[in-house]
Amino acid sequence: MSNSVPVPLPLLVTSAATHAALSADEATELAAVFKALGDPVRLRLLSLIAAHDGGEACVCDLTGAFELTGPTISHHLKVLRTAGLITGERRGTWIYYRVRPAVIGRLAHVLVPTDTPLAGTCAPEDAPA
Amino acid sequence: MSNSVPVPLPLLVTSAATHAALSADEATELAAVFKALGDPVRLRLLSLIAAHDGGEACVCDLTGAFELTGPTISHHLKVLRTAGLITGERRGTWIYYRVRPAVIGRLAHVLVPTDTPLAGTCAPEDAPA
DNA sequence: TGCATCCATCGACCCCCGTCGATACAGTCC
DNA sequence: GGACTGTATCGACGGGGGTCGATGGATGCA
Repeated sequence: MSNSVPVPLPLLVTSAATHAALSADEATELAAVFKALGDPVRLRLLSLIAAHDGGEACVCDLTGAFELTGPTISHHLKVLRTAGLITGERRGTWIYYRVRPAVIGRLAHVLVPTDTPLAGTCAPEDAPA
Repeated sequence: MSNSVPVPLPLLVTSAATHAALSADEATELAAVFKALGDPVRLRLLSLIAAHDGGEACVCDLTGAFELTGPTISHHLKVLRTAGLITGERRGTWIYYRVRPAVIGRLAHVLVPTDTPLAGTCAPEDAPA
């Protein structure tokens, strides 16, 4: 829990940004993140967190949107966290999750290697410390 | 095969681009495409096709890059095709695949809803006819 | 017409993943 | 301290997906 300090995380793009073919290692790393996005529940979780007030939401804000049990939601949040897409921070009784725009921005950059840095999306907010 | 004419395909972004929370239907649609990207082999296939001369490649150009059998590569290409990420066109003996930049561009746009249309990436080349 | 090549489909195997109920742990309130 | 709430973890179940070998269809050539 609370990887807000060390941050394990996927480096993602390296040579990929050059638009050359991905290496096997890069592809494996990237595929893990895309796989985390490859589930409707996780996509909605990510969307709900991002759209929530202050850009953060506790689990109790999320479970209501699904017809799924708590453990299942918790599982999906863990997958998103492991993929580096969100961070979780405990404040009192509740645990607040927020998205990591820098990671998502890099993903978009892999899909579409633009020169313009996609301004406003790679905010240093959760820069790798 | 050869969906180059009718094009079944995922509409992707609608309200997503507004940065509001995704609906369940939108999430399901999007997740299917991200899931297709959630495999290292498919990611490399996509990358190899995009990086190949003329932006297209036949299966024989691709199989050599992997330690996998023909049927397996064929399977992955089918998944990419079903997701709408690539198109296949037969020319004589060979079948040439090419990526659909518009679809990939929309995906990136979902991740990072910029106002700038990601110039140069949404070429009308394979516009939905 | 027959054969060789390229590629897709089929059927089967095994492992991974989404889901659940039960349980355990962390804080808060009385 | 004890009870209660919020959330994570565990173990199990069922379905889906990646891989293969075998087979089949399409094209080109002698």
